Amino acid sequence: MKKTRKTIQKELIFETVRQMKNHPTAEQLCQEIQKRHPTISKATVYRNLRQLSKIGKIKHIEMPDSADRFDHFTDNHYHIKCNICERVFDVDMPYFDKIAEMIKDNKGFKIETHDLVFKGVCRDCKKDKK
Amino acid sequence: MKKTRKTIQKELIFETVRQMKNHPTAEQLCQEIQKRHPTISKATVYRNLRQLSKIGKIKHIEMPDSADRFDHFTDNHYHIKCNICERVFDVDMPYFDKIAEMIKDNKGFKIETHDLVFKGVCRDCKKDKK
DNA sequence: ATTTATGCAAATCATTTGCACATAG
DNA sequence: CTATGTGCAAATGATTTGCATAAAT
Repeated sequence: MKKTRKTIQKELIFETVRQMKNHPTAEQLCQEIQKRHPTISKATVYRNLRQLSKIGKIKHIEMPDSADRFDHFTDNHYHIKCNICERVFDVDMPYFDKIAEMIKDNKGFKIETHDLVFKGVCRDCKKDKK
Repeated sequence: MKKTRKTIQKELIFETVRQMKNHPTAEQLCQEIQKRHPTISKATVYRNLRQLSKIGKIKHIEMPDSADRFDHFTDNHYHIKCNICERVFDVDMPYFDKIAEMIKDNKGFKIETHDLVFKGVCRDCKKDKK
């Protein structure tokens, strides 16, 4: 297994994920980082996000219908996305280990992970509608 | 609201979703339909799949990391995808209405839907590994 | 006759990859 | 020195869209 190196880019990407607590997309992270380090490329951002989530330093949130998000908070938890403003929020639902156990019969399937994303309308957007 | 028309393409697409019970992708459906109706275009398939799922005649399964799937079975249910062979199966988990209720505090969020996809290794692929 | 649908190609969006060059170990 | 990382642009994969034409009501 190849070993990973410490680079300015990687440090910056990790730090930016820690600072942006709004579940940013790769694109949003890239734009934010480019304010301080204008030459960083999208490819580098994607590559490092992948690597950082593989080693568990950040969390990769796979969104079903839009760009994936990244999270500084790496404990198991779920998310809810507002269909109007597209923002993603954490959800207080401490049943991560319970969910897979709810399956009645998994036909010999070895379950490794599960992705659960809620969707709806956030409080702010409910207000705006009126 | 505009009204929808009956076309040979739409009928074929709906019928093919009913017949292919393996949660096909739009691409797979398109290829299958082209055996009988070679001139059908991918765009027509996508457009009709969208329309048919909007009116509830088929189910659109949004996959987090790969092409979406389509399902003839429209009742609320969940899916599990094998990371090896990429096949998608139904999961016996009759708690659809329970899941959203498990959220402790949704901060004024109006939950409309939720997507839950399990991932792992299916029985066949477990066997093949040995 | 009017409006929705089709087929094609081009566009879009998110992400990945090839490659030459740079740099960390 | 050598393997990993970077930046760029091009490639990929899934899906959508513009447009002229066709078909349904």
